[in-house]
Amino acid sequence: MAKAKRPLKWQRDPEGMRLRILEAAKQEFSAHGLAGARVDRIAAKAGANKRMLYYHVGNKDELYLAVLEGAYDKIRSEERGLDLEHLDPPEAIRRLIEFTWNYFLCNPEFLSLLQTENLARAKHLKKSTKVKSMHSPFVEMIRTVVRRGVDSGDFQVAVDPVQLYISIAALSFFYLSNSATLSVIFGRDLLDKKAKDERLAHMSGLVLAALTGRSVELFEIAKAPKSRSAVVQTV
Amino acid sequence: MAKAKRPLKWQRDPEGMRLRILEAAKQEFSAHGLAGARVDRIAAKAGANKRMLYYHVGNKDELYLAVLEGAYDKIRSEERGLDLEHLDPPEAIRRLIEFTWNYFLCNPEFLSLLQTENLARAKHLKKSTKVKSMHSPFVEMIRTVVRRGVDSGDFQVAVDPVQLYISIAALSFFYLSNSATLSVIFGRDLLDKKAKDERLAHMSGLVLAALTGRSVELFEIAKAPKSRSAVVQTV
DNA sequence: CGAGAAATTAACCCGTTGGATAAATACTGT
DNA sequence: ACAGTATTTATCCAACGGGTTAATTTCTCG
Repeated sequence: MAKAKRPLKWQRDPEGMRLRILEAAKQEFSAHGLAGARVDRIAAKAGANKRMLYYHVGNKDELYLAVLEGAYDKIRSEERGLDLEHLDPPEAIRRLIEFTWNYFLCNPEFLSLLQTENLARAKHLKKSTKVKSMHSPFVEMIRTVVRRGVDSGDFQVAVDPVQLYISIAALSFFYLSNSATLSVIFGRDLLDKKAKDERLAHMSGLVLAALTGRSVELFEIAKAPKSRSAVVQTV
Repeated sequence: MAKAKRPLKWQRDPEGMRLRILEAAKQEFSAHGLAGARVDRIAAKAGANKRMLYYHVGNKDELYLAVLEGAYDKIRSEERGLDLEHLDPPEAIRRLIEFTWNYFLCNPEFLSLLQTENLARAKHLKKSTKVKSMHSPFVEMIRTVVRRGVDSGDFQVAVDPVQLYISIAALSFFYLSNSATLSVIFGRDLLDKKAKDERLAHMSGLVLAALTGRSVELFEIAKAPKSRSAVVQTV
């Protein structure tokens, strides 16, 4: 009822239409996966006639790929906006972890889309020259930061930047993308405020302790106030 | 052609039939997700008439839930078979990481099923009293091992066992479940032998370094031979 | 052996869904 | 103003896909 659409007279708006279609498609594909997504729902959500999808983007698969490319484009763009090279190495890594965590937290559709694409064994991504050319600036950033950290003595060990990049992503990604099943298994909500704060502290503590070798102060809840045994985390 | 099925005369085999159905369903759901799975394909793969699915298990959703419960049942069972409590703490953690890694590696359908279920926000799992009652023995195991490690001085810090459990799972899970897209992004096969060996070494090194504070020897490639700078990993 | 129950097959049903065709309407440049 | 093109709407449809109905075969046990 609130839908109120009176296409008695309509206007042209190709760019806007395309954007609305892609946004609606992102929602639909991330909520239902590729096979579960419904072309008609995308059209409805975009306030468009179904034909418009094919006219402006293409068939279901092409639409999906366009959404996926858009998602990678967005994260790469935000990654480039981050300047961590001038920070001291431990702080740079901490910021990197926080950025990753927050990005995933604020962009759950990105997680869903990646899950969906991996379920499809990256079948679509492989066809995208666009995405293949979008390299994350983080790998090189990590490489130089680790090198600096080792030189300065902050870090004990030179770790492969690709491995570290994957590990940092993994710690956030898995927690968030699997929060639904994990919450059921553990019988507690992993997404409430307290749990999320603890998770971020744990991840930062784990990675920084591994790199610096000085665990104790790092494993505390970030900026932990209160009277809490200095070493023991929420057991 | 090789399908050769002659149901001219057939035999009864309810238990066998049920097993074949569940196995075929596991394959289908993990390969295509819930929405992408085809009931007819499951029947065909099971060498059964479609009607049999409904007769022995139930509709598509019930079939899916049965598969999911079976998957959890299997991993819990293998987890219970592991006895790590008597090992010294660092070795226990290392073994735990190796078990997790190998289990995921050998049971890719489990990863896919979890991904699918999380895409559905654990909608089905929530309805399963069976799964909810299947607690992993690892959380308590980690709790006692960490306690022992702290007491013995092996570990620098008492970490929340749930967080550690999730982190260990995360490091393996993400790498494997997202290997398809990551391989495209990095332009190299993350699943070849060398890459997998390096990943396991990295994960063990990361977690044990964080816990013990002694990174150097732990970050080497496991049992690394050859002439390789002792500290630098595959940069 | 034979009747009733259990297991399996064969065939059909019907709403859904991705995609296509054709007609209508809104712009744009001349 | 108007011809031509770009954009949008209105309908249609054939294949698909989950689920069902009914008949058929096999087994069990008295």
